[in-house]
Amino acid sequence: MSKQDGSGRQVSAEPVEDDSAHILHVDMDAFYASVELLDRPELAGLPVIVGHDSARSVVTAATYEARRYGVNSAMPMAQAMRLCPNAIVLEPHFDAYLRASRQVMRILGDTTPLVEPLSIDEAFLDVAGARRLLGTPWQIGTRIREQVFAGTGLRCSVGAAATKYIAKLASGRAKPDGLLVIPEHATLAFLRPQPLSALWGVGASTEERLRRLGLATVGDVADVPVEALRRAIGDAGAARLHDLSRGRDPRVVVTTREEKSIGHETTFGHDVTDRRELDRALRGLADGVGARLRAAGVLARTVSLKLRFSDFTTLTRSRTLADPTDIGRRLYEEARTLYDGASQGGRPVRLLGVRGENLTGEVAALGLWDEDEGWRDAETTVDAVAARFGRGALRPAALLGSAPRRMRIED
DNA sequence: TCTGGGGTCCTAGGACCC
DNA sequence: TCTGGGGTCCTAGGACCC
Repeated sequence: MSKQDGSGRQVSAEPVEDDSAHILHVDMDAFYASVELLDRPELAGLPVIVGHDSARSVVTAATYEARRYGVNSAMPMAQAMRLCPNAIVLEPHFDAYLRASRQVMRILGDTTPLVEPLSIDEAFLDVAGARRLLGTPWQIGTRIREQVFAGTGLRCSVGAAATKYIAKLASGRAKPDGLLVIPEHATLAFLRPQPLSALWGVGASTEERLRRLGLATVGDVADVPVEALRRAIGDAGAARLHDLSRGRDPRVVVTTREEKSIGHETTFGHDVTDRRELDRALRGLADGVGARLRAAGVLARTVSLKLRFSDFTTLTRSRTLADPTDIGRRLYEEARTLYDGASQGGRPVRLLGVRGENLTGEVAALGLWDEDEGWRDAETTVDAVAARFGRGALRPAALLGSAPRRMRIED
């Protein structure tokens, strides 16, 4: 099924004829750093770190050359520079990553319409229906890797398996620039020796609890009674790990998903006590959230404030509104009230965040869509629009987007 | 070592309703 | 009258993922 190549990385030996591995997980290699290198080809082969060059920042991405020094995403920049003093640090350019991501997703969409973007740099594909046209999962994975590189200059790794979880695990093992196919009959042999951290949803805290049960591998989790698992990590987590560890993952590839919340947060360069400075920041965050709510055509029913003090203790406060809103000013007023109730006498603040939750689409807009500002005019409910224009007016409007939350009706 | 910013999901207690 | 259980909503916190 697979072998180790010279670098110790797993790659599929020659084409695997197995249609059971119809779910592909495509994961870009060192995505942000690779996009930066497109503009700076002279840096290829060098340790490059993407991140802000400031005291409180963390590593956003690192090339494999930098990772060899122990540098990883989310590591404090200061620590990364100690580990790899020669690293070249580049400022992030999120617009460029978004553009590259769209290009990649378009290419994936040429293989099958069943593409589920998982984040900016990875996606699941269900290629069961593309089999006759495009060949085996191995052939399809190979073709995708070639097309992505030809179209963007970026490398990606692909895992193929019968389930999402195994496909994702496989792409991880194939990295960088690899392809690994796990036929269904080989799933358990591949899965059982993996470490606990390979389980989706197992981080440092859960891993420690599992270790206290005497477990060390995915196979150990599969063999332990689910009741013991439940006591250690709770009902939902236990059920999920029980299934995943046995290679069971019922999730299918879904192409649309509704956003559940929209928020912004910021960590100050220095801890802040000045009320006016906090107010300004709160207003900026709220305005940003409002703009994104309007652009998405949704309203927030709940506003939440996140507060982190200089000692890193963090709290959240939230309030559900009688009338949902997408207006920055309203979000700001709520956030300020929440802050007043939680500020603890002006303790120095390290981070402020504002988030709109409980999003609702029960609203239609009458009027103009503005490219920069989104929906602008007076709002009214879907029912009110239906009463005025008839139910029929809602249906064509709903076809404007894949998951419209607000509809465009023209007089 | 001194910890970003974007999110999702789960738990748990209390309020409230039937 | 001192006793129930299910369901849903709200709030707060925590773990996790990229």
